[in-house]
Amino acid sequence: MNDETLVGQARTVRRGIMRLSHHLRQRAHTGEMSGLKSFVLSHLERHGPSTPTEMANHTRRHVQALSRVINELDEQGLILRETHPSDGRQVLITMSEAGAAALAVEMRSRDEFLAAKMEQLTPAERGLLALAGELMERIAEGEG
Amino acid sequence: MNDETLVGQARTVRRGIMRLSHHLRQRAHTGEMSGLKSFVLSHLERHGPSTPTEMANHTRRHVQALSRVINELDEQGLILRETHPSDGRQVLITMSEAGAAALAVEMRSRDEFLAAKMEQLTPAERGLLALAGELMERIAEGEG
DNA sequence: TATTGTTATACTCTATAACTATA
DNA sequence: TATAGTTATAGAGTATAACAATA
Repeated sequence: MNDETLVGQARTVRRGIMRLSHHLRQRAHTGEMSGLKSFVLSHLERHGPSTPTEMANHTRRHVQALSRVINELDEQGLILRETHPSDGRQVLITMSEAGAAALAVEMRSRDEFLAAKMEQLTPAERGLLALAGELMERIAEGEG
Repeated sequence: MNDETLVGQARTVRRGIMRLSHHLRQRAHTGEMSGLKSFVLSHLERHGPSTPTEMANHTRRHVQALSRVINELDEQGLILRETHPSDGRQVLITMSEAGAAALAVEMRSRDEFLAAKMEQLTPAERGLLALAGELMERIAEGEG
């Protein structure tokens, strides 16, 4: 594989990702939950109770930004805060039932938006795109 | 195709897109050009001289936001402004040579970031991802 | 000293509204 | 009156720095 060929493939992928993700961010939400809030709740759903630092490291956000939205999620009753039993510096964030319900509504809205877009494709193309989704997630999680 | 299957595929795709696009936005840039500026220059590269309203409609941004970055791009010498010959209300934006050069550097940086990520994949997987890139662009451009 | 979390602040992008100039 | 573009302003996200409390 020629390096230039690889960069050319990357360019094609980047264009598709940037354009489609812009639509997802702008138009696929319910309007009731900001992007960063849904990121926090998604993390809690996938990884269980977590500290702000753990979430910041995993999502490549800053603890400072999370600290603010965690305050708001707390006021909305979508999360619970507990002090760590053995380390008084740490705060353990847990999702409440209301938080899980709000997250489900939000994610459903985004998925239905994208599903409507995908109806333009053939079944084979949709299957290819789903496989690509797994690949994108895999390389996003990677170290580099 | 069951509707729930489609939504499930959409969920897989959404997760991959949102995670990878976050990395691209956060870490794949040179640090010398903001996201919206590169969007404006990209549009000019692909579509030639355009008015702010045309760019706003095509990229689903607000003219007000474009007006601000167009001011800054103008001060940086990356674009040129011309008044429309037959309609004094319109302003035609053209990319300067410096703008084209700055855009090339920026896009190269992003593509190399993504290319490095894609090196984790097999050649077949990279080919699949490139095909998916074209599909994502196609459904992003669609009406819905 | 180092780590965890918080508050403060600046810049960017999104979104709405108000304004000017031209058609 | 309608359209094109601008300026003003508020909310959300990213980033750096400074701080308090705990280890």
